[in-house]
Amino acid sequence: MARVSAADRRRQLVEAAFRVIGAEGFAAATTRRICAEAGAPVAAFHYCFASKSELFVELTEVTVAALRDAQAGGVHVVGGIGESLRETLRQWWATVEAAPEREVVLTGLTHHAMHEPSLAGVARRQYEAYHRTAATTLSALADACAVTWTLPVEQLARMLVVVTDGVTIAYLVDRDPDAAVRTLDAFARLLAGLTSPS
Amino acid sequence: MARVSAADRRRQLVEAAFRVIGAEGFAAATTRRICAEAGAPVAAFHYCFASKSELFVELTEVTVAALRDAQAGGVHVVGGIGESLRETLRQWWATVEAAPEREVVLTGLTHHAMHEPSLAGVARRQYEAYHRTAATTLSALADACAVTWTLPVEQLARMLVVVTDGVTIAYLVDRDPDAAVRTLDAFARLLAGLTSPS
DNA sequence: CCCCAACTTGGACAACTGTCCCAGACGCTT
DNA sequence: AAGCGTCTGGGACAGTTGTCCAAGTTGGGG
Repeated sequence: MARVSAADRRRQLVEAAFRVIGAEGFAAATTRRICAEAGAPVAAFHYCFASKSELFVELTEVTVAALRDAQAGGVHVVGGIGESLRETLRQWWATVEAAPEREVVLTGLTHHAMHEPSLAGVARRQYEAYHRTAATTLSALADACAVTWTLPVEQLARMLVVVTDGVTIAYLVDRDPDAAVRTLDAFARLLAGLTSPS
Repeated sequence: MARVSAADRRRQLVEAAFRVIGAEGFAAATTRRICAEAGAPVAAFHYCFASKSELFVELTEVTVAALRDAQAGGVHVVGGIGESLRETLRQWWATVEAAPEREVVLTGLTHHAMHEPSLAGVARRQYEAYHRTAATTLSALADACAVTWTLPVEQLARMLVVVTDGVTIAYLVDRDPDAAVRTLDAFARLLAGLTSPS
């Protein structure tokens, strides 16, 4: 059989786990199921990972990183702060709608991380990363549109994450993309009201 | 041993499952673990439920109902729409902070329901209930404060649910109640801006 | 008083789980 | 050609899982 380096196998297994969880849920992510999805023998699993938890830690990091990169393009300046915010949010939304499994996986991982000591802190760091990214995006938008926020960026970042998270979950449940975009647009308008020209 | 009617046993098992999932996560909710928590022999499980899925269906319905009742007190009118909205949200928040496990359980159930055909529709109905409750609350608030919403209540209800959901998840991860209240207050002010005197 | 339906219970089952071992095959270095 | 670390893959392990039985016990209605 095709010989694969341990590093490549790790990557294959992580991607396979991602696919399995996205399609069949966290409970289906057994070592055997993951190996089958990756086309690897069962023993390859513990040749590459000390335990299943180790796989999950890496899965979380990789998924969060992928998500951050996906929205790294980030700021889209079009006219005023209102339009720019709306456009930026819509752009972000496009990445979610294009890969909802990613969010399904994160949902499962978050729940799992709350009770698995080996994953403690992973979820927290994941959300801190969200908040940092959101804060950066908001600052960049304000700069580009020559306005200042009338609330601390950290608080606004938190509000942004709350909205994106909420919209994502609602979409995962009812799969109504129009409602999602409508909600995002409305919030963009609201948040844009929290600026003053500088 | 104390003889218990099948109906009571069902209730005991559902409550036990709730406690187990809230404290140890969805993965820990095995039939044996649930029965142990309920102080019932393993065989009692399948005397009361045809399968584990049936238990989960009932758990979801009971949990959603409990949540709806908890926030049924609902509307708190104090001064203008802004203050009333804020107070109502804070009141809701108190119920979440008092019983975060309920939200942990719902998180797990939602993820599970996405992939279990026997639970398909349960999550959707759960969210529809949220939206209805939110719409009712918003209408009542507007009435009490003699204002009208400048957007359709359905859309506002969706926004409310998005916010409450997002705040809840953020809290479950970082357990920062101050940040949660601050975020809620900010959103209350924003939403209050979407009214005009009637 | 007795009997039948409702309830209890320990044990068993086959399937599945995470993890591990070990003999073998590969391919790079010397 | 020979050696050696890297990778393969089948099989096995002990434990856990959901589910089910068949034999028991109970208490209220005839």
